[in-house]
Amino acid sequence: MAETAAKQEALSKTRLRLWLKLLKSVNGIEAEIRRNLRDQHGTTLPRFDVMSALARFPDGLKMSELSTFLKVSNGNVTGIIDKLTEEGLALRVAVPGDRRAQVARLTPKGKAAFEELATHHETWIDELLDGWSAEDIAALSSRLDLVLKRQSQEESGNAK
Amino acid sequence: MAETAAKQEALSKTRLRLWLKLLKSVNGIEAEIRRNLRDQHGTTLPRFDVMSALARFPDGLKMSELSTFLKVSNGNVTGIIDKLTEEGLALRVAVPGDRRAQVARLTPKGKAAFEELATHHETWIDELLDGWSAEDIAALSSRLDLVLKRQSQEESGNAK
DNA sequence: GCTTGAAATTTTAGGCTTGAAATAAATATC
DNA sequence: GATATTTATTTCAAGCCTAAAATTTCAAGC
Repeated sequence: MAETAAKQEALSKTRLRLWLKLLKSVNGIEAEIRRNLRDQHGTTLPRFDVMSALARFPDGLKMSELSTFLKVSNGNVTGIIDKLTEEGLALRVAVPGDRRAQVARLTPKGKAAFEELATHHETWIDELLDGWSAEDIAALSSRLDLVLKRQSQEESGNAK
Repeated sequence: MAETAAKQEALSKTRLRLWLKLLKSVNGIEAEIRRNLRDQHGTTLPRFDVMSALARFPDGLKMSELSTFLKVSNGNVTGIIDKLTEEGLALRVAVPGDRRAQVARLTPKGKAAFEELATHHETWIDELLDGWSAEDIAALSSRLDLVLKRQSQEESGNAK
């Protein structure tokens, strides 16, 4: 029936409006986190992301594993680890048996710095999502799983 | 009671996990849109955003209005409008009575190009949010309003 | 043991973005 | 009406990011 097409059309517009709102919200939250990291801790979001990944893997991650995990380019990770290394927060460790590879790890100082950042980060998010109940979160989370599932399918589809 | 604090703590962790998932989802969608714009239309998201803003205001927007609206720096807008102008998609119009200001507008060619992009863009979003019902959207939308409200409050708070 | 292709990483060139400085014009104050 | 402040925009320097090229090492096949 004709109504079906009209409803689809309306739903499509509704989805578009939601996407724009979602983007605006997420960008706003991200901007505040970047501001907080810069103003309160003298660091940046990319560096926090790298430290966060390394904190999850105490044995370290190869440079390529790190870039895959964070979905950024290899060259990007090189530069960030360079900076963190200069500041004594991370270091590169040779991989026994493969002289091509190196594993990036947090130093104890880096680990401590990350713990400090992570605590504040969690607080910021908690405040920014003030008013979101466990039920709200569960509902959105399951919708996002749909999006993520589609994305992972696409990835495997794009793989050669 | 002690349980309350524990619950708050758990909720905070749950919110953090949601944020990470949300960020991953949104970044994934945005990455796909950038890919589509580049591969299928030879353009970029920032340019699409500018064209989109100009399409909404047929009488044009001052450069500073544009940067405020899009929440990017003045210099950034200058560069993007420069490029769009070179390609005949936008133009600068002098503002009568104020020789400092200029209004950026889409050319007819720019307007047509945007309509074409916008149609595809809506389709991409519709596919990416496949499975989201009107009810899902309404629920999330009202939660996002909380976030946006907080953000707009903060802005006015930061204003001198 | 050579050769070839694959893998891990770094380097490089170029685009995007920002914040700050520079420029130019309008407005307010005395 | 001269001076100072504010407003609008552009220019500039630096950082971040990517994709592609270059480098080094490994592994397989002959």
